[in-house]
Amino acid sequence: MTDSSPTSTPESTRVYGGVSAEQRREERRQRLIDAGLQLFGTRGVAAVSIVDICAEAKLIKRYFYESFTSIDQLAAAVFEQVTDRLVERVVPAIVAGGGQDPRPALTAYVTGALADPRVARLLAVEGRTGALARYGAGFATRAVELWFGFSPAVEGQDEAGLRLRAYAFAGALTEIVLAWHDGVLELTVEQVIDELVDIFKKLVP
Amino acid sequence: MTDSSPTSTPESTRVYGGVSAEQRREERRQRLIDAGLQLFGTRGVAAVSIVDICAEAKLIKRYFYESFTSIDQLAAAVFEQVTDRLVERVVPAIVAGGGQDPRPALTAYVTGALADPRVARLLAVEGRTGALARYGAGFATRAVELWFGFSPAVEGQDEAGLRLRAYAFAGALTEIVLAWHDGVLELTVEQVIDELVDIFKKLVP
DNA sequence: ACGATCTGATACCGTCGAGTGTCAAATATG
DNA sequence: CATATTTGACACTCGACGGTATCAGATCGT
Repeated sequence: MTDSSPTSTPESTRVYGGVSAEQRREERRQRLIDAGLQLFGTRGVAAVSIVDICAEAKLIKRYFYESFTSIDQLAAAVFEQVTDRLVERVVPAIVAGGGQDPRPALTAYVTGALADPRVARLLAVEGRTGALARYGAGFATRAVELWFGFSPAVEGQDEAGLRLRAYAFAGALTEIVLAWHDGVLELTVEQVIDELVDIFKKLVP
Repeated sequence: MTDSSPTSTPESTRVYGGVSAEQRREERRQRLIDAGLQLFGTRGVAAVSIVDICAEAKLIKRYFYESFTSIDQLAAAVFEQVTDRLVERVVPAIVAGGGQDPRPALTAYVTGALADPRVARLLAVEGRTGALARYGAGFATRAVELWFGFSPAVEGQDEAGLRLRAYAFAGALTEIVLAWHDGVLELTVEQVIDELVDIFKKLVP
């Protein structure tokens, strides 16, 4: 049975253009994710088609289906990558704060999310709609729960009330970032962070 | 020129089924808006077609175009009606609070928005996407600005900081309402309102 | 150089929704 | 009753998109 390869897909196993098959597939996948961030973060997930993604990524449809099966799956991958990168920045900052000082974490989050309006929109708005809704009520909520996971457990305290405060702060954080990008807040990043630190301390005593 | 009516649209001017032409058109329009609230508030605006609306409203397509020209226009009408009704409830409550006590206004808002999850989703999530985005960054923001319009002007104070606090509270309010509907907050309406009053007083000193 | 395979452009088909038109039944008017 | 209008059910065209296939040119392995 030397002829173990029937007339099926070539499977992509050869070096091409100097890069391996695996690398090429990964690069294409990343270009699709980049295109997704660009289009999802500006037009919104619902207003983007597979053809749009391919045009933005300068790839043909075949390579979309090479890595994803639907727009929603791509959106999930984009969301996941964006959140992962943010977590990579925020977690060390939380550790730096030692579960006491919220400033490092808030600085990391704000500079990470404020820097790119596409990321902000993806996290705050698109994260609640369609197939992304399964990822939980926005990223800010997860970030706050992350914080609570690192902060010392408060014994016997008002659990439900504490949880409500967490959601409150998450919502405040999200709304402020969106307002900032809308240009209605005439404050520097430092001033915004100062206010956030103050709000955090007031909300989570 | 007695023959002033060419072979155009019948224009609907006759009594039918006991109701006037004007009333019939208004009833159909309202049924479309009701269908819009139901479908937009559950599936989201982007996932609803004109055919869906007509099926839900039990009307044929002709009558959709009688009152609206696109899904987005219907969504705007639904959004407008929902916000108008909420304003009708909240404004008297603000007046009742005399610009000092936020409790009446918060009670009116929460019972008005918490009562119907479709309204909550429409205001908090759908209000930021697609054609609804032009209505401003969610209804909560407008509600807070409404509050500030009624509250006594604070002379020479940190305008930008105050504005940031308003957005912060609006975001907190929105997030809490959404979390409530998701069932993750095991609190009574009264407890939620108590917390909101407390948060408001802390955020807007 | 030659065959295998990788890539890009394009064509093709089926489906779905927007928007318009047709026709018969129901109802009002004279 | 006879005619005009209103209404509902349905058919139709057109374009966009999802998904698949075809084909020529580029690149690699031998």
